[in-house]
Order: sequence, then C-alpha cells, then structure tokens
Amino acid sequence: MNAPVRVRFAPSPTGFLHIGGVRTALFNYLFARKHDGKFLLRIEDTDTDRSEQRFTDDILSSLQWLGMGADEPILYQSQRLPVYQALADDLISKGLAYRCTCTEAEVEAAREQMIKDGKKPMYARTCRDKNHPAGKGPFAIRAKFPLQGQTGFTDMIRGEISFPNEDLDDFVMIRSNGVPTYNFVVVVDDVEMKISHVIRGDDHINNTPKQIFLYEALGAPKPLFAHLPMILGQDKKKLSKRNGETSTNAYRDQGYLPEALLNFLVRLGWSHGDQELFSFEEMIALFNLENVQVSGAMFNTEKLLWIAGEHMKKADPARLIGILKTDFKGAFSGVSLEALESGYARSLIPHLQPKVKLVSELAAQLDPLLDPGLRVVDSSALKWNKDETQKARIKEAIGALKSAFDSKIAQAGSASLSECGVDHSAVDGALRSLCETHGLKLGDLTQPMRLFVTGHPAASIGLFDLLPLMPWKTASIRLEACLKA
RNA sequence: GUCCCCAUCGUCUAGAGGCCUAGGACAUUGCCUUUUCACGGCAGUAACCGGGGUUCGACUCCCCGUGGGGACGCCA
Repeated sequence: MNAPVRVRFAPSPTGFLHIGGVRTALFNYLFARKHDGKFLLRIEDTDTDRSEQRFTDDILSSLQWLGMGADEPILYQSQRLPVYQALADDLISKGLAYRCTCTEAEVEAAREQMIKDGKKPMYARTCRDKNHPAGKGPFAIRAKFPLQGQTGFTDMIRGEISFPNEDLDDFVMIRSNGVPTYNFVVVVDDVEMKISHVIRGDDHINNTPKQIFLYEALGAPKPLFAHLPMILGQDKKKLSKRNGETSTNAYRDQGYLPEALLNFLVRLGWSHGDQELFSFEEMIALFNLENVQVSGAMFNTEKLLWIAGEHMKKADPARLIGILKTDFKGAFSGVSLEALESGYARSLIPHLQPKVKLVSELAAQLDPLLDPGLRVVDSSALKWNKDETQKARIKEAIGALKSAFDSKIAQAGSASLSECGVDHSAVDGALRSLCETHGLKLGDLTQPMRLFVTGHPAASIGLFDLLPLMPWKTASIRLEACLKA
C-alpha cells in the first residue's frame, strides 16, 4: 500500500563532513532501517568552484566509520548535467520557466532597492515575460512561479507550513554557465531516486515551497517532508561549515567511539522517554519521527564525553585493540604493535575500560604499561620526600615484598605473578601485612609503588590489579628503580 | 527589513488538560567509598518567557507581545 521507504543524505563536498550533517544522515539512516527501506547517498557537487574530491572522500570515509553506508550506488550530480538541461528546456516550453539575461549587477541593484522599500529582497522578475529565445546567450533559466495563492505542505514534524506565492523568488535553476543550482537538481534527483521522505535540516523549510512547485511542474509525485531542528553551537547559532566547523574525523582522532558520537547525536532533537544510552541496534528499533523535537539543540561536549565513557565500558576489548592498532599507533612509544595483541594487553583493557572515556586515553594508559622496560617518572612530588627515615622504612618494606615475589616467580618459573596464583587479593593481603609489620599506612607503600610500576603519573589501573598481570621482568625493573629513587 | 520556524532547570530533554508541590540525564555543590587519580554510591541547588483568553481546572489549547533562530545567492 505505502510506497517503499527511500531516503537519502545529500551533502555537498565543499567541506569536511560536520556534526550537523552526521545527525541528518543518522536520522535518515535510522528511519530507513526502521521501515525496511533504503538509505541512499547523493553527492551534490554542482558548485564547481567549491567542490573538491578530498571532501567527497572525507564524507564517504566518515560515514563508513560511523557505519552508515549507502544501500545503492552513489549518485553524483556533476555527472547528470545533460539531464537537468533537458528538463529545464522542457519547463520553458511549458511556460513554467524562462530565460533571464539580467546581469548580476542589475539583479543586485534591484534587490537593494527592495530592502530599502521594506520588502523581501528577490529577483525583480524583469525577464519573466520577455520570452528570450534559446539562441542568444548568455542567459540563466529561472523558475516561473505563480504570483497568487499559497504553497504549503504538511511537515511530519511541525505540521502545516505555508507561504504566500508572491514571496517566492523566481530562482535560478540553471546558471548562465549551464550548471544547474541546488533547488532545481534536488527535486530532479529526488524524483529520479524515488525518494519517499525528505528528512533534512530546518534551514530548508524556506526552500520547500520552491521545490514543491518544481514537483508539480515536473508532474512528479511529492515526497513527505520532515524538517529537523538545527544543532546549535555554543553561541546558539547554527552549527555549520561557516560557524565553528566540527568535522567528524576530528572526533575519531580524539578517540571517540563511533557509537558514542551517534548516541549523543540521536539525543539531540530526539528522545525516548528518559533513556539516555542507546546501542546502534536500539536506536534503529526505537527511532521515530514523532518524538523528534522542534526547537534547536545546543551541542554540549560534556555530555558527549560522558556518553563516550559509557560506551567505552561496553566495548569489546578485541575491537578496541583493533582501533588502537589502526588509528592510534602513533600514541605508543617503545611498544611494538605485537605487544598490543598480547594476552597481557588483553588482560589490562577490561581494567582500564571503566575508567577511561576515549580510545586515545586508553592508548595513553596502555603505553607505559606495555613498555617492557623502565619508564622514567618524576617522583619529586612523592610524600616520602618529606621524611628520610620514613622513606627508608617504606623502601625496606617494598624490598621485602619484591624479594618475596622474586622467589615465588623463580620457584614456579613463571613470567607473571598471576601465573603462580597471586591475584588481586593476594597482593592486597601481602601489602597490608607488610604495613603492619613496618608500621606504615597502606598509602605510604602504594603511592611510590604505583608511580614506578605504572610508569604513569595518573595511572587508571589499580596497583593490586596490575601487579599480577604485568610481566614480572618489567615489574622488577621498575620496582628496582623505585628502591633506588 | 520581509517571510518562515521555535520558546520547560546552565545544557539535552520528559510532559499529548487534572497523575506536576514539573520527572530523568550531563554539568555543578556537599558527603561517603577508595591503592591521594579515575570509577562508583548518596544527597542538594536549579526551569514551565510575559500578558490575555478557553476551561471546573492549564506546562499542556487559542490570541497578542517579547525573545531566539533560520531563509532571503547565477551556495548547498
């Protein structure tokens, strides 16, 4: 009964894919999946001056990273120029468009006059009834709007919206250089691609009546429209290429998991009761246009970070290792890529996941832990520096612990403490009893040990968890350095 | 300026006339926990833009005002 759902994301390759674009793509993608429809991609590269291949590449790779690939081959508008031209000529012959020979200066002058007169600036319709013949150029082709009546539509999110026709500009469909413009091609291609629902930013509301006119002129069925609220920057202004560009790949480089970015974005303008956290699958199952918000939403990095942490906890360790190896290999110094694959690395990650939000942080934590050698640390801030006798006592205790573990390792011929049965609580117990015999507080002992063994001033893993897992060879080297400090 | 859209805590939002002394989340504040970091737990501060209607009853419906945003390109 209903036409199959076919939606599209149609960016122009004039900049890197930004966050607002991702949100639009996401809502389209979710809508398509939810309704067993198709999610299509179209590259709107009719602005020959500003379109660049590298931006197309960026958009495509970013979407791939986010897991939102197109279901059919991508359509490039620059490859369809003859189609647009033929259609425009046809519209002229039907009296629905006309050739315009006005120069930019003339158009501009008329516009300024209108602003002075307190009217909406638009083309003065000078050539509207002049019937310029096809042969003489150069000329642009403009749409010939009706002068009376109203053009409206029912927005799926906002309801009825309508505009007086007299306010509709006879916009340029084809430039004098033969290249068509956005408002024309968007309709031609949405018809061509059999798009059932146009889901886009609400900055396009004003374009919609122009496009509706074109659907009618072309004799094509109209899609349903849904206009999404804008994502606002910190200044409460539209977040766009021209205002605080936030490119998607910047988030990948910072270490955000794609599902975290998507989760944050889906909650910008959409809600499902009180639920904050969604897996990609849940978004698909739960998404609907009914619960899309109408007013703009400010981009809030703090919440994004929190969401990132929540998704980090749930991420599959093997997958994290893969991301580390491909996107963050530069974060490791003195650590081989093989070390990332080791059982040791694998055993560390679940301990780090609850305490870290970004993959980059995970890398920073892992780097000193995986390094087989000594990591030089700055111990000047250690409390023990204030009291030499106390310091000696602490070292004595640490030395005792080390030799106890040394012999345990030697006896069993093991590579790590966990291999010879020493676990979290064993380390805990050993340290506590040491404290008692040496008259120390637990923190006195653990503070320097933590610093030297982790090799990181703000290590996120607990010492009791780390000690059993770390290759004893590495731990010894570091404990030795601690004793000499 | 003209046209269009919008309006609940600082931010993202719940709320489809009585369930609201307005709920959740982030942030923030305090406390607790703790291997002084991080994580976690508990508690707190904090909002219906204003004015008129409609109604027995408005955060919810209507109108006006105000405020904010968007569009006014031979950009998309």
